[in-house]
Amino acid sequence: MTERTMILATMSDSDDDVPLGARMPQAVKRPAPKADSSDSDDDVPLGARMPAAKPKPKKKPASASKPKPKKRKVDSDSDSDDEPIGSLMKKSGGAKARVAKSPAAKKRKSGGGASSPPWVKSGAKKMWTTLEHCGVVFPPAYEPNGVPLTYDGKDVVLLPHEEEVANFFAVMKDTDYAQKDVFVNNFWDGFKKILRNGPHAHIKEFSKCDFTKMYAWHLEEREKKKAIPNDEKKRAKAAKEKEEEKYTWATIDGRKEKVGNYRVEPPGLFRGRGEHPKMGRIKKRIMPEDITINCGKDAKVPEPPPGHKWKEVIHNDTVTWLCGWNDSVNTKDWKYVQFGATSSIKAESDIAKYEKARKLKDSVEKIRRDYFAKMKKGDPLEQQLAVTTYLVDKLALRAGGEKDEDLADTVGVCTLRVGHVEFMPPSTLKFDFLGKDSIRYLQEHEVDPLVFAAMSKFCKGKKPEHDIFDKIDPTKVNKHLQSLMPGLTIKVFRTYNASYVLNKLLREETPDGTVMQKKAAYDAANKEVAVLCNHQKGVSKAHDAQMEKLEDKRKAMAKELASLRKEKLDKNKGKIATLKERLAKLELNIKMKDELKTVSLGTSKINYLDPRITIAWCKRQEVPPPTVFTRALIEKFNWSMEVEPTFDF
DNA sequence: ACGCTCACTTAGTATTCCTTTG
DNA sequence: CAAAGGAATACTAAGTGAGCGT
Repeated sequence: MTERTMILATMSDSDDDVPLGARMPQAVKRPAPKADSSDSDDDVPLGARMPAAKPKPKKKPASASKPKPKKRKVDSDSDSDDEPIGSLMKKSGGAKARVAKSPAAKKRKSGGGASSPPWVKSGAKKMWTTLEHCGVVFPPAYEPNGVPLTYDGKDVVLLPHEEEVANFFAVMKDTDYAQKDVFVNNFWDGFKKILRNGPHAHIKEFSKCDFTKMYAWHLEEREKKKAIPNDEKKRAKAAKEKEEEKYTWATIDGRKEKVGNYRVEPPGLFRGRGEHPKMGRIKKRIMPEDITINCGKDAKVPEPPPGHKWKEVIHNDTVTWLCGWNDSVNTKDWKYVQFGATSSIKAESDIAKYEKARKLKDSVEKIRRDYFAKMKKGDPLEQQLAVTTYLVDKLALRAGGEKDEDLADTVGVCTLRVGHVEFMPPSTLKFDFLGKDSIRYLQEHEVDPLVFAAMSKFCKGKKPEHDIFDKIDPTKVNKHLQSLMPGLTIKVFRTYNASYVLNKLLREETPDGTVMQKKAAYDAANKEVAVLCNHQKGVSKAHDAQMEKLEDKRKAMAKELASLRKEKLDKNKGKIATLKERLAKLELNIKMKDELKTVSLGTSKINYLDPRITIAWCKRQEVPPPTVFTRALIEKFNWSMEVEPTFDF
């Protein structure tokens, strides 16, 4: 029995066994965006940057999207990423704005002076004075292997850039992605465009393509790699590390600090989560010419690879990123190289986050009084503010901003639709929707009768696909929250809730006993937080087999115990006692393993739980911190290690 | 007020590493 | 010593929210 079944009495057990990627669709589905094969911008070889200019039809009219009475971003601009660059340049916003403002800019600025460089926002806070780093590491160039694609029964050796893309697809044969039409179609569209103007343009039908040889080659390579002796692997790894060492550090205000993701993302097929309309699109190879470098104006500019140059070098001291580039699939997304989790810049913002959450403790009663008052006698907008705040407070839901249609259809509190909630009188609500990462939120909660009534009212006369909270959005909720506590936003409630619950449970539920037992209590508290925040993970492929094995072990042990008992011999008493104990331990183990199979403890540990709660508990209970924190976590939370044992969140 | 971009946090999964087991 | 199993780390997608321009 899983925790989720405990929470949700009516939930059927079988739901927990759904394999990754096959999680149930949400109760209400927005009409799927029409496939749009006119996307035009991926039709160039990887690495070649400028697509041919090409007119492009608009996607479906807004009316085809879900019949939502209120504004939803019309899709026109989600298409813009597919428009020829030339036309993009004329429009405002996005990557091109950044490009446009670049070259003019070698102007002075920072403190208070006259004119600012174009990258400096007026109100932004200065984050550093000096910043120096070595830039990024690029993935190795593609090495052609000459393994053919079989087309219509005949082997075809592709050009290197064609072969590379074919391999992206071939190696994914045994993933769930390969079974999804959207993924395959997107890949195929991209691949066709790559072949289109080359010698293999005759490859026109997916059904005639056979990637088996490429896949087999990939498996062989994998085996070869595995067969390399261990010490040789180690040596190669050490050599690589040495080569990359300099990229792992950056110097900010004179301090040498760890860089996070200094490696440029390699090309491949986009692996969007859930029903992402763009899954399978080709992620292009990022070139130095795509990369913007941010460093101090007096710093040594990192060397681009020989024969290349950076797209741009800027000196923006109001941001903390070191390098950045535009994502080729989700073209308005930026990818950044940031400082690592152990850096002081991240530590500082972590501390600020937890201190803000602690401050919420002082305001939360006021906020609760406020939302109950507004529920009773507010105008409709105020009532919606009140109810969303209630849900954020009690259930720790996410904000839920409007999303473009070229993204998976997921929701948060402000975007909940009527079909996502089931009313179970007298006052229980059953939620069933897809949240961040398309993770299903399926929980029942008894709510205050006022909330139940207000929700009923909001849903009345609406269709399942209509928004419940049609008068508000996260900005409005946050504005309201900030009127009650400066700096308060929706997401603070998740941090507050998670840390508050951990603090409370650790104080109330830690048993006297061994470190192991205390650790079990910690994990139990951690688990409660994970369930609250709906942090899930896929069930590992081996889970069932592992459970079966454990079950066999349990049976064998129980049998042995029974036979020992039957003998009724005095000398067996000790044996029976130890065996009983071992059996109990095993049973507990089995139970925990099953309960945790879909629950992810790590996410809350890394992002939501004030480490000072944990460290103070460790001190009080004489539990060494490495019992509950990994080495990386200890480093990340270095700033919390000197906390007083009496620390209370 | 609204739409949109930018920067940064939060998230699940893939891969690697380390330990245990047979 | 290899294979299995599980923990830890690496990776990158997907959120939030400030702040800008209109």
